[in-house]
Amino acid sequence: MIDSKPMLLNDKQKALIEKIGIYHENNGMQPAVARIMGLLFVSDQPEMTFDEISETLNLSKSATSNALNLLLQTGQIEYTTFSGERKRYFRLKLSNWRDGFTKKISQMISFRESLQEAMALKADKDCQASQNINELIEFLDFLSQEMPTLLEKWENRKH
Amino acid sequence: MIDSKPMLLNDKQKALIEKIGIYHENNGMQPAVARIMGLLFVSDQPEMTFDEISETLNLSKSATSNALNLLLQTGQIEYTTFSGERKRYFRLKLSNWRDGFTKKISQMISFRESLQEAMALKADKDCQASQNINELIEFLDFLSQEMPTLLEKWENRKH
DNA sequence: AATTTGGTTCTGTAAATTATGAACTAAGGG
DNA sequence: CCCTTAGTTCATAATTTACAGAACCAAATT
Repeated sequence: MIDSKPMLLNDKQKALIEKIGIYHENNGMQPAVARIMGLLFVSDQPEMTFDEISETLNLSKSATSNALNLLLQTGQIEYTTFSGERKRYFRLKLSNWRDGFTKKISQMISFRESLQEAMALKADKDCQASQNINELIEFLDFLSQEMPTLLEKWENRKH
Repeated sequence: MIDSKPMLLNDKQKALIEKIGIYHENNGMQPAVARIMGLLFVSDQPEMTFDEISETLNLSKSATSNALNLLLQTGQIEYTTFSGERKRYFRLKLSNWRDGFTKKISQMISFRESLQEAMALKADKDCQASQNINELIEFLDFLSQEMPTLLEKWENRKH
């Protein structure tokens, strides 16, 4: 693993990796993990090996290992191998983006239960504050009803 | 400000404040800020003063001050005052939840631009990887098209 | 004019996060 | 059997975050 070659990136590509990286950081990823996402989005090689990633981003092997395993676990990347080689070739698993969207929405909808609990504990269930919470609950109900329909519409429209 | 009375909370209320707090932490808020959100959701007083919040959550004045100002800035809470009093009475600004939802979605859609940039830099615009990115772009376009309609539908259904 | 109220701002620091480097392992090749 | 490859794991170093505490300030009160 000595001296494998990093991918050559021009300045625009580097800047875009950072931009996409920051986006993913803001969505809860740690920096190195987010940069790997950025790299895989920008890279002209759709698949990259452990070393290529590590060298291109100047990440230590341990950071690379942890980051890749985390991305594998959360289903954001996947890999193939080629017969006779031990190397893994990592690539984005973009199908998972829509799954991720769905998960994000349903996590949001799960907040509904906390709100319901809050309502149950309220002394005054008719005050303005309570009514506001109830309206929020209704909004979340609305979303959980409409989201499947929306995604279905997308699937139908795809072709 | 010596010895103002904290709000009395039972165990269920305390637990729920933590639960709602953790939800907000997962959405990027820092712990103290998230607990304040929890408290305001659970509290039987729909409005609470600086001290009440600080004492009830055992937060220092600086933490309380920073947290409240952050929540004010991001539009998640608001306050009223009463004539003759300098105290501010803080409450949730729940109208902002749907605004927040909209913002979250549009931030997601803004990722579309990064993807477009990525496509522009690609050497091979027809490979599978590029096609996957294009499909994601189309999905985000679909969302940005459908979201306003969806929210409109909600507004109409409200009464 | 001194004190109290209702905060804000400024360090300092404990704790959590994030990444590094070195040691280790397991599989395959010579 | 030793070496290389392709990583993983562990201890620890370096940041970063989040909060407390003290000093401070402006408006109202005594």
